[in-house]
Amino acid sequence: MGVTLKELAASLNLSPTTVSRALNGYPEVNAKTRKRVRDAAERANYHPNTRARSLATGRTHAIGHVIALSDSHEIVNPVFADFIAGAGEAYSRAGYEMVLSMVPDSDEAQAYRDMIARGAVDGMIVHGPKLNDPRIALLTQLGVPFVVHGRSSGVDAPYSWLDINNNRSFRRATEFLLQLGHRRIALVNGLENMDFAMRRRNGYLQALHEAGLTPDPALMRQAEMTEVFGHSAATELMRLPDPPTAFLSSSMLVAYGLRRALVDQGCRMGRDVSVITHDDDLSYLPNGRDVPLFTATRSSVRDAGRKAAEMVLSLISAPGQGPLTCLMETTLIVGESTGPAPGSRPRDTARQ
Amino acid sequence: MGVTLKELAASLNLSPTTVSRALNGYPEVNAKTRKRVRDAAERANYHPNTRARSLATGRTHAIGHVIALSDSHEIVNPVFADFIAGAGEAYSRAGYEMVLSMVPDSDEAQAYRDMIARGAVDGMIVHGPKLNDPRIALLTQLGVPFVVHGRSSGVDAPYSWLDINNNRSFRRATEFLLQLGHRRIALVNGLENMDFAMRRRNGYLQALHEAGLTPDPALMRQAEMTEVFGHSAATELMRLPDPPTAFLSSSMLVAYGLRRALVDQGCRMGRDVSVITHDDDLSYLPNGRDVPLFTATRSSVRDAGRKAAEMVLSLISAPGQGPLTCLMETTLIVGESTGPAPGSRPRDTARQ
DNA sequence: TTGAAAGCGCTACCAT
DNA sequence: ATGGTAGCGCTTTCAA
Repeated sequence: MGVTLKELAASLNLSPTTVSRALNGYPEVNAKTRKRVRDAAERANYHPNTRARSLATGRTHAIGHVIALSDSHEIVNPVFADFIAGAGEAYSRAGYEMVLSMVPDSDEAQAYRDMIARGAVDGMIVHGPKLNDPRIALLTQLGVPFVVHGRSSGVDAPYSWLDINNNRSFRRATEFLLQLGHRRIALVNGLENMDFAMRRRNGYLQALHEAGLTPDPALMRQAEMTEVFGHSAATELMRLPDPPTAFLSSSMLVAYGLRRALVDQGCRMGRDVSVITHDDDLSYLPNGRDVPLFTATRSSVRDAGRKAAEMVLSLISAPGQGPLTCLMETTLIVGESTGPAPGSRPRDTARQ
Repeated sequence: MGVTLKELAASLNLSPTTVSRALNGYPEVNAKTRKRVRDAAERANYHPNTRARSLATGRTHAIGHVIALSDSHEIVNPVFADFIAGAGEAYSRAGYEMVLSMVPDSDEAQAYRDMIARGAVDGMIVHGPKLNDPRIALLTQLGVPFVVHGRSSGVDAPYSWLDINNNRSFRRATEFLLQLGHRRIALVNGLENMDFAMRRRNGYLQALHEAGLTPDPALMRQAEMTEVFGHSAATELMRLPDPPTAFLSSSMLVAYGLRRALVDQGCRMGRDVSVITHDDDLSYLPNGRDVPLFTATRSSVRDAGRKAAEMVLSLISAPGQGPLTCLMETTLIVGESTGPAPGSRPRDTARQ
């Protein structure tokens, strides 16, 4: 492969020790020698062997991400890719590598154990936390620095996390639709054993509750967040005797399927029906018709990935600090023409 | 971290040598001893340290993927995530790790060099090849086993690749639309310095040519494959004096933006206008209205990732073999009600 | 300011 | 069938 330290040292008539020190910025090395070494290293395209270095130092300069494959929506979800892109960016800036492990979700816990036991990573990011997620206790017990993307309700012990304020996001979106006069608002959610989905539902319920409305279970759906689900959910919901006039969607893919179903049924977006979705950015639409609110845009997800990566790196370099947390607020963007047009469809109440 | 081989050996009153041999399935070890060792390893949750092992063997059991970040559509593209998922699956089955490196695309070549020079990977997958892509010569020269996802026109030296038959795919899609009577077919393509995009355009042009039609440059668009692009392209194309009656899209995200724009302008999918897109799977639609053809579905992309991974692994384990290649054909799925309805919009010709 | 040598955890060669 | 030992490429005491 590449040149080794020993070879480089020999070519310079220096000891490996000195060369190592020169390259790693140790102060005791002569400025002249250092320059000589640096130049030679550059010319020879010398890069220290990661494996050897980490064997010697005990640090791998790698962060692990485990993806459970049966959560097929997880990896397929474009939002996931954005998060990974952001994290990867932060890693490479810091000279870290990202190790991705895709496993059948039955092997998930073992995948975490393995990565650690084999000394493959210095830290980990936990994706898609569920309620009471056992991975948090596992990693804590193993003593690995880690950051959860999301939180896990039911886990009491402290841990580091970065999350979007899902509750607030959906509460606000619901309030907004209520203000527009909507009374039948459908919630097309992710699986509610996922922590984020539960928080979103709670936000939705809270808003309804505060408006003195009783939630209709028929309007609440949950499943893996795919276009297929969005499509079938919308189709079925519109067949109800008293169909919803607005939809809250948990994912851009769901929203795509959902809008498609609505359109095929002749609904006009933003007139006959309103759709608000999380994790999407339709700001290019001329007047934000059915997207009065972006609860999180693509680029904010990338920011989240970057931020989460920086958090693990920080935990690694300064092990003393307590758990780090970061709650990201979402952005409200209201287009010009938002609710359904008056009278375009029977409605419980007049709009403001 | 975990237990070491030495510790395990000590606890068994055996030499590290024997334990290593027992665990690695060397034949000369006593069956009884082997069982004893295996059990103890299991109990202690022993996993050999990857770094130490690869230092000793010279093999890392890792495959590298470099993603150039300014190609923002590349990672954001859900299809990319599917490919990675498929590859990751194959890796973990084979006991390999996936190392992902996200770099600003100015550093791309160096990122490849680095990964190799630092001995971080045994092989690589090259993503998003452009015309005459220099990475192929680079990796060949470095002597690393690698597989290209796609091909690079202009590169003469042989190399291993896996590609979808983009030319044929788009030729067939175009022919199909021509048969339906369409004469003005828009091509909403990826950037044409990307090899796949050029092949798709060629397929489109060939079909037009064979039908005796002259391509209209005004109907051909290329840009990064985002919804934003799809939306603006469709909007602008529909403003033409003689707008297209059908669209060929290179990506599901583009198609989403594109359909959205069409719908907002009052077009009815599959009646006023037809849309065919690559890399999407809308088979859940009731009658496949505007999706008569899937040139590649999500799951086929995952298969491609799996297959590409298996190819690199094979190159690594059997270095002798010549370049491996794999051309995947796409699937034609025609829905019940495909072209625009007769007379719904001015048309050059009657439909069949 | 520089170098020699030990050792990180493992495999592989050479003995026994 | 089992063990001793060298060495993978690097960092890091300890000496000079």
